[in-house]
Amino acid sequence: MEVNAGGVIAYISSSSSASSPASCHSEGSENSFQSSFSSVPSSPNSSNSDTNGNPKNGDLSNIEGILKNDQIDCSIKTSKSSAPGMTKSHSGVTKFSGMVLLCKVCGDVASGFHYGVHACEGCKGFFRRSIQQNIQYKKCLKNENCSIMRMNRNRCQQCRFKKCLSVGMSRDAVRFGRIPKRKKQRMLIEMQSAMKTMMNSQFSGHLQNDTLVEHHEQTALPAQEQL
Amino acid sequence: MEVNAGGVIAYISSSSSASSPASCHSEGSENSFQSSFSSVPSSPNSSNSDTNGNPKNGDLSNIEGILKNDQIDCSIKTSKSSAPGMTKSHSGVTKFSGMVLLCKVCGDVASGFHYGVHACEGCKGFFRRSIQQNIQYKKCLKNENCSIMRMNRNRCQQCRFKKCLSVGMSRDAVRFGRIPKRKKQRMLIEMQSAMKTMMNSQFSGHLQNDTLVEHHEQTALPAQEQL
DNA sequence: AAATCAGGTCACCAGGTCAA
DNA sequence: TTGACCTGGTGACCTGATTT
Repeated sequence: MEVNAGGVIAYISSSSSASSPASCHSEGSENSFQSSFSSVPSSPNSSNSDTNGNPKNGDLSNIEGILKNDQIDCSIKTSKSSAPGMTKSHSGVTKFSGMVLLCKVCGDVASGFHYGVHACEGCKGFFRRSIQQNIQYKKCLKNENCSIMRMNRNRCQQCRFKKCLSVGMSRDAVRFGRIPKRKKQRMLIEMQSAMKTMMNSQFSGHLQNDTLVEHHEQTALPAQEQL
Repeated sequence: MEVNAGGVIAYISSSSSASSPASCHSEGSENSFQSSFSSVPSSPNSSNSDTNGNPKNGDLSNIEGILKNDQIDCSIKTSKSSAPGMTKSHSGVTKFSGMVLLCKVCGDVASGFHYGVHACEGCKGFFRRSIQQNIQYKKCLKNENCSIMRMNRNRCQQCRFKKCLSVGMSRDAVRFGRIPKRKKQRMLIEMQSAMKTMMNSQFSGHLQNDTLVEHHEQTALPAQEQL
């Protein structure tokens, strides 16, 4: 977990590793978030968290929707209406109420909701190429459970692709069009409560501007945006 | 068909998949459901009230209309009047006596009666763009009979457009203004009998709130974000 | 006036590109 | 191969028109 101060909320889940394959994805329904975020870190610590984390729940997974609406700070703000909270910078960074969303696969800054999960341009492109060409990657040289992070995401393609699937990336989970207001709203609320929880439990004190939502692992929550 | 519980009534028609081209559709103008619904779920439950309360009631007076009035829960409820029975959420979901109507093209939740058939915002927009710009889509990469469902409706434009036409979408089928009482009544009656049938035959027991009326394929009802 | 839909808008994303 | 950018859609909402 990171919750670092900078204002990043991270999907907190745990570790990652590879194990859980896919499974997920149900899409269909959506539900959106599982239930809630309950778990958010409250206590941090724990470090542990299970392994993979999957928490299902807990996490902020949901945030999703939220994320994108508004604009971003940086560049342009074209927005007009936009809901409160969400923004996307023109650079592609997705923020929600000042919080930067992270790629569920590698933890880098997410550029949007791709193939059903918040992902960075790199993982988006990697996943696209993988499914388009139905590439069979070389077997992992280690234990097939390499941790995938921004810095080392290109070291093991097999594990990266596996991670993509485990966090729920799927062609079936694609969402087009703008994010429904209700969804955004819902996310915002969830996010806020998650933040609150975090703040209380952790550092009480400092948060700066942006918060990062990471996630990691979390396995897949299916994606759905649902609204 | 599925009739799944959730309260969805599906247009039950045939199979869909690819083969049957048109077939259905009668619509032309109004009528909306083909003939039958036979299978609709059943009773709703009562309890329900669905979300909003719409009472189902019986009145026939309104059916079609019925569908759209209610509103959804979430956000706003703009509604005001509404006849008993039909409601539309403000989100655009069309409901009839607690039943959610589905898009005849892809099975997603319908936002209304567009170009002669109940359709979702996505298929409505897709069809509009197709005819306005007279777009010639790229040839289907498969057999030109892709099944069109919410999850994969964006995979093959040619087949999606074909499906739109086969279920009866047409610029000439446009209906403006409020739904005539007689029509609503007619719909209500059909719907009720369909429901009755379903209830008897199928699950008797559980239904939740809304019923979905799908149509074709059904298959997919899945996800939807519903509301 | 109220109900409903065609169209327009524009937030957002899949995919294609191409320098690195 | 990767991933930052760009382009062509997609679809949630909104507005104006139409009908009862």
